[in-house]
Amino acid sequence: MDLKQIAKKVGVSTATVSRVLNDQPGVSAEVREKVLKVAAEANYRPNQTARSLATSKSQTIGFVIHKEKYAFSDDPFYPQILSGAEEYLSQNGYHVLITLLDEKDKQPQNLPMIRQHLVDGLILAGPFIQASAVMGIAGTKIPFVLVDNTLSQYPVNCVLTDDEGGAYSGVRHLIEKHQHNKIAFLSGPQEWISNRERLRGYERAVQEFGLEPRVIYAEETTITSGEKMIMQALEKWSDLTAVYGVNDSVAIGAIRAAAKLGRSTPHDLAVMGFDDISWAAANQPSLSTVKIFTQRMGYLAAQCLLNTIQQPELPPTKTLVTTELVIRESCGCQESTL
Amino acid sequence: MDLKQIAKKVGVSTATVSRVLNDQPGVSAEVREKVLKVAAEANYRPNQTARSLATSKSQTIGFVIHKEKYAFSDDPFYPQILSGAEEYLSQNGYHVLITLLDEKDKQPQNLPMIRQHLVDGLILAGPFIQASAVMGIAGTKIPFVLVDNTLSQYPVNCVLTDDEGGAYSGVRHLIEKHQHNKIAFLSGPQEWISNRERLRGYERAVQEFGLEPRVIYAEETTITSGEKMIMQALEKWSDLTAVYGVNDSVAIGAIRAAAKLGRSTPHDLAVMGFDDISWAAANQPSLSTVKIFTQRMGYLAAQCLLNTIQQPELPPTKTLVTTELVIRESCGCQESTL
DNA sequence: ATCATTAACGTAAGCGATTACATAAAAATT
DNA sequence: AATTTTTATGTAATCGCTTACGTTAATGAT
Repeated sequence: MDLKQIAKKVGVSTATVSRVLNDQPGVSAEVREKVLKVAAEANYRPNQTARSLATSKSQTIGFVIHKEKYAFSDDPFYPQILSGAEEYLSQNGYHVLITLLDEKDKQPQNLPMIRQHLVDGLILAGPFIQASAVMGIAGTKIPFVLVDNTLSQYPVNCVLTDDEGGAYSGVRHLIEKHQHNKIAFLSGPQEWISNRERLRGYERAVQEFGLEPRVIYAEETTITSGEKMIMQALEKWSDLTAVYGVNDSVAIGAIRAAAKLGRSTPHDLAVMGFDDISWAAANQPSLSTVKIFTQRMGYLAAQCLLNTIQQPELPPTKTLVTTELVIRESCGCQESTL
Repeated sequence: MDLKQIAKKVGVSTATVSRVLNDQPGVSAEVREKVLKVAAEANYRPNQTARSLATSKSQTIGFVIHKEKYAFSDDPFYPQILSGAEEYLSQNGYHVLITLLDEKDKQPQNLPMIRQHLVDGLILAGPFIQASAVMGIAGTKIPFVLVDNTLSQYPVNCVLTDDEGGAYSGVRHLIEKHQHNKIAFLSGPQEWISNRERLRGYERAVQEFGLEPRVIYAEETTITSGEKMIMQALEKWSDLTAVYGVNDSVAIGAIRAAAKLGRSTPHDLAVMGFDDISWAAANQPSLSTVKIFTQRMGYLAAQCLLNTIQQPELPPTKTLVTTELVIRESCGCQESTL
């Protein structure tokens, strides 16, 4: 059932039917009503492909994400971002086309979905997309927004977690609420903005209270890496009473390794993490951490993208999503249930 | 840059260019080469939208999945299925359009992506899609394949894990390798096929070795639910020496609650799970389990779907993906590293 | 009453490909 | 050499919609 058949049934031209269906002026109330009625009876839905061809708008957004990080992490971070984005987009009549980037896909600006004019805009999720690739996409003039990533040289639409503020509030909690003054920070790869920002938040808190900064670096942010880092930290600073992990996995690793060394959490060593992955609550002791609103990030990214599609003249926006302190056992606030 | 411009540049008709680009016969070698050269120089890519309109084929597959299960589970099961599917599809020139189903989306056959003729086929992932909804989609005549789900009344394309065989081999391992003969099964909601099949596998193993079946039921398959079930089980059967969890979360919960009751794993209680989620290896003690090849399931589903799109006359296929026994500490095979 | 506006439609030309059909030239057959 | 078959290519319709422009009738202004 197509436009032409609806038009014939009503006894008007396809142009008129099209106007009605697109809520455009220039159609009398009676005709409008009649068209609507016939279309509803026929259960008619316009063919989006034909529409796209005619308007050069696909009503589709491309979601690009690194395959490994998306599917093989124990934290559904990117799936949740996708979920939030999909929610806003589908509510606004858009579809979502997904592309998972391999290591070998070095040139996202050549992605089939872009070259084939299949998308009106792009959501690029994760800090794994190189700046040069982002610039390449910017060069195609297709609207886009970065999630959990940004460009330092150049203003772009981006949605980020307030990592700095989150880490600051977590460290501050350890200082103010629990009177810790020997707090180490177990860090991660510095090329990812989140890790850098969290470190900055730690440094600000430590500096504000006149404490000595104690930072351990690593190339990974896994449980194993957390175990290694806490062992280094305790060797270096035997008087350590608290530790802040750059993410929950690191913090959980720290708790474990410390326990093996005879330091139990929270009694001998207070620990806090970042992210609030589902295992933070399940860990023993449960992990105090800083919660990220992942789904909301995706939602806001989608919103930002549709805004710039509708009003391309607007300057790029940088959105910071605030975090939330989640207090459990590992910082010492609650007694262990064990 | 479109077909017409390429045609003009080469000095042939658009029909000829189209033939060359679609590898169709009826073009001389010289002309073919020339067209290819000009197209390459112009960095030309056909407009998929126009192609779709002309051929009624979108080269796009819809991936439908329940939002909650997809994004808010601690196990990236469905993201990995999507990843596997995307891999096969993108390798074969297809795009992936994703729709996350809400509780309220009761009628997937009315999804915009279907009604707007945006997809050539559908991958429906998860047992959360009701049989009636699947029948509704079957009624639209659009090719589809179910993943981690099937229909009992009606043959359909589906890809499933060999849950029965996996559970059987796990239980058998407990019996043969560790001489357990009092093994409980901590189950889950029976409306999901995986849970039913795993229970069947347990029952087959138990029956084969002449043991008494001991099954606990629950409405959830979480850590908490595992904790509750093991407590019920130990109360009911105080001589229990081993327990099989319907999935890893349940198994981990069982280990924890048993520990609190003074039964340590694997010494006092051997435990095995199913799935091999990332926390199975990280758990203390590490969890012996049955590994599912999620990504492969997605890959095979995509393959199955493209097969039926290309040869619609073929009868539906049911694909069982085998599992793999992953032996760690919790069954008693390895000494605890603690 | 006459002329200028405006509103309500229709006509038809796109959008960028594919493809059935026509045609001309080349190759094969007799 | 004439005829048939095959091959290479072009012409033009088509996919289902949007939209610039043209037309007619109704409304308003003078």
